[in-house]
Amino acid sequence: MTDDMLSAQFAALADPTRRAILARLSQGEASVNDLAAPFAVSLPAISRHLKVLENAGLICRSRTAQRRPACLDPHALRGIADWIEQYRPFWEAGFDRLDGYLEQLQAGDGDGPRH
Amino acid sequence: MTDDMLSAQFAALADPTRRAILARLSQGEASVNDLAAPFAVSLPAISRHLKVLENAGLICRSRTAQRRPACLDPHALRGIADWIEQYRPFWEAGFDRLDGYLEQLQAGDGDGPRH
DNA sequence: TCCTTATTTAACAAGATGATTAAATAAGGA
DNA sequence: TCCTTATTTAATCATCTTGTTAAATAAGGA
Repeated sequence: MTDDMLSAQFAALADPTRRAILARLSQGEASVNDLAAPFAVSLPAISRHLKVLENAGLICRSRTAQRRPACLDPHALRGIADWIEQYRPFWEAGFDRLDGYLEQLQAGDGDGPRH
Repeated sequence: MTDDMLSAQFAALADPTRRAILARLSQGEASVNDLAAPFAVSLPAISRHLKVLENAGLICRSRTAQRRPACLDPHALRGIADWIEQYRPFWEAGFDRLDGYLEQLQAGDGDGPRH
């Protein structure tokens, strides 16, 4: 998972319409028309949202006749989940226990907290 | 966790400089000057990144003399972790087992997958 | 008070984003 | 071939984001 990919995925997830699209796709594949139905936006807008999600590796597309259904990429959110996981001690520990955790931390250089 | 808050947090995390700032803060609080040091950007730019992170509820600020150190909000990533968690079955199940999972899914309306 | 340090605000330019409508393309069917 | 359905591309626009530099503000110390 490159830093750019992580940025692309977080950016893709920052839009509520795109999150709703993912929620819909979690129930099974759907065409652009299907996905557009619940929203007050045009077809081209949905088409572009799908492109953003696809570029972020969150969905994949297929082809059935004129339709180009989208489906969740099963491995989609793995990278983000792993990134978030680095910070789990910070929300699992209370403030008090966090102090102890920080004292145990060794300095180091990298992209995330050291454990 | 409102939908707007989730959007703000994902948007905040979409920037690599801001993720690096969080990584630095995971080792303890730091001032704007401290945080700016590793980057080739101006102080005002860092100051604004901190505002974005603060508005997203990911960090908090304090005051010591002229300094306004930032520190991780311990509960920061909880909401995002919970959101991601909804999709865990999709990356934990293989493609095959996912088919079975999807067959068991009941239709419904909401913001995330039904379990 | 004047000076220094730390940080923020203001004003601005460049680029990205998200939406629209109209037109183009793709695939099938009468 | 002509028509219909599904989707994408093009052109355009308004808004948001990110960065800059210069100036303002905040807090302490000589």
